[in-house]
Amino acid sequence: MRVPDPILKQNPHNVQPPREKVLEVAIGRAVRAFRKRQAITVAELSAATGLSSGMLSKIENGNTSPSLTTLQALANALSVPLSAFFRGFEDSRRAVHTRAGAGVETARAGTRAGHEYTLLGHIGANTSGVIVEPYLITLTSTSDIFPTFQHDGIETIYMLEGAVDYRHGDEVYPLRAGDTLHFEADAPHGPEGLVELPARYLSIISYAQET
DNA sequence: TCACCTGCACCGCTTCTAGT
DNA sequence: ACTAGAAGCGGTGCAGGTGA
Repeated sequence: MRVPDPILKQNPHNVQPPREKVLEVAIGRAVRAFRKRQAITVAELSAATGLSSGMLSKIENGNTSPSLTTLQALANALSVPLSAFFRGFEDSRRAVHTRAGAGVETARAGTRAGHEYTLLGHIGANTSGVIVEPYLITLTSTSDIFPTFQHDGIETIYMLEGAVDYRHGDEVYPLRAGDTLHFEADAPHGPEGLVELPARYLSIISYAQET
C-alpha cells in the first residue's frame, strides 16, 4: 500500500544537524511551546518583548541565536525562568529496553476477559507531547470475546501468530500472522472471532499526553 | 478575507584583522 | 598601540504564503 507523500511529514532517516544549530532549534521550540501554552500570538509576544515578529519567527524556527538580552525579554514576557529555554537542549532522552519475556504483565481493561497484556515499555511525560503504550497481547482458549474496547488515540495491531477476526466500528477484519491493522481507537474495537489459537499480536496505542 | 506566520533584504553595531 | 576596513551578527520592516 502506498500513501500519498504529503501526508507523511516525518523522515525516519533524518540526520541531526550540527550541534550549534540544535541549541538554536531547542531554544526556538521552547519559546514556541511556552507561547502556545499561554495561547498568545507572535504579534502579542512581539508587543510584550519589544522584538519584531520577524525576529520572533527567526528565533522560534532556530534561524538565529538570540542574545542574552533577547532571551531575558522573552523569559520575562512568558513568565518563565531563563533556564527553561535550555531544558530541551540539556535534557537526556530516555529509552526503555525490555528483554524477551521480561515485559510487565498489566491489569488493563481487557485483562478481565482473560486476555494477557504485557507492557513492553513506557515513557511517561516527554518532550514529544505523545504517550505510546506498546503491548504484547496473547489470546488463549480461555479468552472471552467482546469487541467493546474504546479509548482515545490511535492504535496499531500487528499479528505475530494465530488468527482472529477483529472488529473496528462496523467492519470486521480477518487478521493473520504478518497483518497490520491501524485505526482510530475511539470507535468500539476488539477481537470478535478467535480463528486460530493461541493468537499473539502487538498492540501499540498512541495518544496525546495531558498538559 | 483576514489573521498569523515566514523569509528576505537591509541596517547598524560590534568584533576581527591587517597595516602602519 | 592605534586605526580603518571587512566581516559577522542581532535586529527591523515588509511582502508574500498559508490556513481557517
